[in-house]
Amino acid sequence: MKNSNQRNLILDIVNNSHNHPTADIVYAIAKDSMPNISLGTVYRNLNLLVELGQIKKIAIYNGQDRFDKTITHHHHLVCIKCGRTFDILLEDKDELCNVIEKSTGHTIITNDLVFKGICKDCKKEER
Amino acid sequence: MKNSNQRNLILDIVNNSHNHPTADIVYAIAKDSMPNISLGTVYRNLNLLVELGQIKKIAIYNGQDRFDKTITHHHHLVCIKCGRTFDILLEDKDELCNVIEKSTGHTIITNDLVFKGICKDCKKEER
DNA sequence: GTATCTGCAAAGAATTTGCAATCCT
DNA sequence: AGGATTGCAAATTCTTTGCAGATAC
Repeated sequence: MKNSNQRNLILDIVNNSHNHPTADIVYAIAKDSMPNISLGTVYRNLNLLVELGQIKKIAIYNGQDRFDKTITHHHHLVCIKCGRTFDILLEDKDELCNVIEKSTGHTIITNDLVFKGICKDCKKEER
Repeated sequence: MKNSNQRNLILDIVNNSHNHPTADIVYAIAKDSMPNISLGTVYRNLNLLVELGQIKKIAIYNGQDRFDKTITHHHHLVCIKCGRTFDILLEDKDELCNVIEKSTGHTIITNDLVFKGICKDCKKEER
């Protein structure tokens, strides 16, 4: 694989974002420092980086895909009020998988789970 | 809300399917008994039925939405070999939610989880 | 040099929507 | 009658892809 400024920039943007940007958010940020970059290139490289295991793709219910710099095992919670995506780290992952595998006979390969709920901040505002 | 043959048919199709049909599968089946029905009507009614709480919508990673007659709490497993979607019933739902709510401070509203894996049948064939 | 990568624009896939005609009640 | 619902087609939204030119090695 050849080096490419576009790909380096895209990886940088995902790695430096503390939320979970969509492809067009990455595109908007990328254009700041590289005005001629195209959306197609952003998609191509995001997918390439996912294949290379350098970032993760998250499928959100009823929405665009999001990209995540954290590649270690974790889940997500999408706030139905503000729409933000939060990381969820679970200790008992293996236990949960084991329970399911035993009761169903299927084998679980990945379980990047997406929960829906109301985040801490939005709960504060409700009062 | 007015009665509509199209909506009755669509609900029937979802209720009588033992897998989790996509909108265009429902459309294909519906055309058998109602050849003039349109895909737009299928989408409109599926979404309406979801809003009414009579069926559920499942968002599959990298795929079309699927619709499910089972509205009680349960999860899904998508087999990466055959592509079928299986129901997963978990006893310890509340425990899992409680763990997450305590450790994060968020409130979980729904957690219709989608696992990826290899189903029982495909595992057999691998041998 | 040449294979990879890019920008562009067009194509694709899934879903939604505007509108005039039709159907319930 | 009159509002809800439909079929149709066009529009949207998100993502992928073909291709000719640019870039990295």
